[in-house]
Amino acid sequence: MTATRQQIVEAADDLFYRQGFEHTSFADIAGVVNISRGNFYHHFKTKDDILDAVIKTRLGRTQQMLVDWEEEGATPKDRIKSYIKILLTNWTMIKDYGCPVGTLCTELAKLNHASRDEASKVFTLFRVWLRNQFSLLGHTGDADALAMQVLSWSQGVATLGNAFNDRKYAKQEVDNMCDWLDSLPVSTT
Amino acid sequence: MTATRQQIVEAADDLFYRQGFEHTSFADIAGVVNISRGNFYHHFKTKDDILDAVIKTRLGRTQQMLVDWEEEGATPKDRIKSYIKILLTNWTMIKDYGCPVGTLCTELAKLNHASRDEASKVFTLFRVWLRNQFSLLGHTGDADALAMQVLSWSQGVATLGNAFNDRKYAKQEVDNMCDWLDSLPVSTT
DNA sequence: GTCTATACCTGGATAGAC
DNA sequence: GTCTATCCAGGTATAGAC
Repeated sequence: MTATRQQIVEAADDLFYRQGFEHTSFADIAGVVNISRGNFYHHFKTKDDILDAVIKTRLGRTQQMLVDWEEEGATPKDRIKSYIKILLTNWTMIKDYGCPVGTLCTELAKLNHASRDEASKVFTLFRVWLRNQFSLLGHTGDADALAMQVLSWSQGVATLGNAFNDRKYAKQEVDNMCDWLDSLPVSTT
Repeated sequence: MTATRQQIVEAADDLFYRQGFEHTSFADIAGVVNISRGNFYHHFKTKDDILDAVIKTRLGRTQQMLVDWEEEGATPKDRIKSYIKILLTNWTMIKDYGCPVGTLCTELAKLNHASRDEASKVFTLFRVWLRNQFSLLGHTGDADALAMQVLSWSQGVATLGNAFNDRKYAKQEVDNMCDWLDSLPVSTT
């Protein structure tokens, strides 16, 4: 992986999030990286190839973040709260551009894009990780359902917080989610 | 409003939902309505004007749907369930294209489009209507918070149900929402 | 590995005949 | 009110010099 190639992926990663995949042109990316448009094709055959590279880095970055949370959080509930709180940590971006995972998935769904399933794997990373945390809390039977509940709750807050540009609401919902989590029964077998 | 103009709006409404606003071209709409591209400009000055007309019809249609639910549902809880159940009623569309309201809002947010706020008014219609239903249940203080909770919950289920193409999950969450609603305290003063 | 030049297409939008 | 013809900007992608 050359430095230029990496710069392209980083710029595309950011622009695909803020502007959307289709709305982002080679000229946009070239403007950030300071290369000519023709130079892209030495590194990537098509725009779709750039998208695949972006999704790959997002998968890797997410995986690393989950590992970090695993090390930082003393208890499973602490770790799950690390996830919940990204709504506020990344609020300045979310209020303008929504959730990076959800918005890419819905865009690719409408485009009926070949990488649609690949993009949803970021959700799967969170889902499996959350499921593990709930399993550690003793929720062996409903761990996956709880994981999906946390995922969808935060996703909904991201979408509506974005639509209404309402940080207070987002803050309130984060508190509600944490309270809900704290009140969950824990079996320490 | 001429018949042609109405046909354009109807076709655009459908295509903006299924393909996204920006991805839909005049040629796409013209193909459905069977008119020439040049003919658009007799009815609309710009593509943005078509979007505004589409949003207007969606606002009107939503308003009408809420009136219908008001008449059909015997109790506020029944009416709120009418809202919750559209996730399953429209599932065949949602699994492929997501929630029409949420996906348009996030797309326009990324485009930083002038009609962004106008699009989010569809959410507001649901919000105010749900708030009224919860008020009727005696939840005077937290009616709006409850309305937002129902909105975000369903929105999250739409996004994740779409990403994973999982109807069983959507069905399960609809049941959960209905159970949650049934267990809500009601004060009949 | 990076550039310029360019091909080729599709997008929204306009002009003017009918 | 609808059409054809056309403009022009911008998109992806290619060719080939350096």
